[in-house]
Amino acid sequence: MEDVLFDFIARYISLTEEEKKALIDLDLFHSAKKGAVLLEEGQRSKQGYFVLKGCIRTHYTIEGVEKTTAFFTEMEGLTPPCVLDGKPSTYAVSCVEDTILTISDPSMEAEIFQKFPKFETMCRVLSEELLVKQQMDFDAFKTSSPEQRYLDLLEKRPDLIQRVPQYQLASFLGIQPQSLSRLRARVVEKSKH
Amino acid sequence: MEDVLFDFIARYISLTEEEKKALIDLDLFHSAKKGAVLLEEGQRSKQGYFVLKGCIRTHYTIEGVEKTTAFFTEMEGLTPPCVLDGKPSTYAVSCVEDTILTISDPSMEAEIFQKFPKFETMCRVLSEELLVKQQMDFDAFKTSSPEQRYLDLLEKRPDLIQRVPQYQLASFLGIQPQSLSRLRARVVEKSKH
DNA sequence: CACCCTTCTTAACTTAAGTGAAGGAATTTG
DNA sequence: CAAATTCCTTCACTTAAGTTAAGAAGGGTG
Repeated sequence: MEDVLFDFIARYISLTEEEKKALIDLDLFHSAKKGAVLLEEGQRSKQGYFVLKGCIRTHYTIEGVEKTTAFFTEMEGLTPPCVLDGKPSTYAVSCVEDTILTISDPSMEAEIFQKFPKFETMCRVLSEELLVKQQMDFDAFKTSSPEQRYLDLLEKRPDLIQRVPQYQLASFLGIQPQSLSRLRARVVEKSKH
Repeated sequence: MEDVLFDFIARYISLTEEEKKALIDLDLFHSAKKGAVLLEEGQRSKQGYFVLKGCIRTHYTIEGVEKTTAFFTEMEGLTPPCVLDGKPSTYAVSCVEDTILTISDPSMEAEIFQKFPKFETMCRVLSEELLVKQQMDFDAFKTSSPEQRYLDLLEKRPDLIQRVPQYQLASFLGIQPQSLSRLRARVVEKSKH
């Protein structure tokens, strides 16, 4: 499983054996079962997650109803706000599938950045890229209808539609599960024509 | 105007006079008039922007209609996707007000990162913070109605509602200008009762 | 294999946003 | 200061999402 991470890192920087060993020694690798909760609402955690295989999601409980806002699959990472601001987490993180992931915290990052500065460069580049990507996703969300957002998802992340329950997809798309169900029926009807 | 930037940086790292001078020597500081276009749709620019005073926005032209998706005011920065991917820009950037800002490019960053590594640490921390903040904004957008989003904006960014035209605010909130107008009338009516 | 619980679909009704059009501020410009 | 343009509001109508409820389908467990 380590190799999956190292292959990903190799896209950005090249690692010596020494550096790989330092990473492995941090004991980053974990696995979790489908449904397992990695972070609960209200918890003050310092853990960041990076998915190697599987899928995790962030979800809120709003007026008693669960709302899923984001999914993270292979080679995607998440740092919850509580890691940076120290406040109780506003959302929960749990596994959509059996998942293998790395779990790290700021002290582990500080240690590795200090030993190998190029790691920090990689993390800067990564988070700049993510920021830009997310801004584009947000823009696309704002400028399109639920139906268009669903069609875009069908095209760009067909896997998500397969691996995630509809009611989680619905709130991810910013609508109610019933609306997603109706919307899909509408789309099928149109494509029949 | 330099001092505004240095005060901001001082929140993250402390600068020597030498470092301040290196920054000033990069010739970062610019001013632009209200309405000025900093980046046009389709352009391949390598410029990033950081607002010291004033306001800029990103906007798309979709089926002939302008859609504003984001505003950047004092101490907020924007790196357009084209800077990272080299493709023609999908959106335009222009000034909502007369604006003083820094304009930089990757080569300037590389130069300063090389001379003073702590700048890179600051940029990493900044973009990690921004990423987290934006994820929360996106989550809030997905989980609330246009009316709730407007009320949240009233509370968290009352200045934006003052300084930005309604039709730009509307698409920022993900709705049509007419809907924002109606929604505001509804809110006023409710608060009267 | 049968039961249970979760998830998905359908339907009828309500509410709010989209659309097209027109008129009224407000701001800019000659 | 008047004309022009841009921006905002209102209205009537259409379309789609929210809501409430009920039942069907699917998966997991004893």
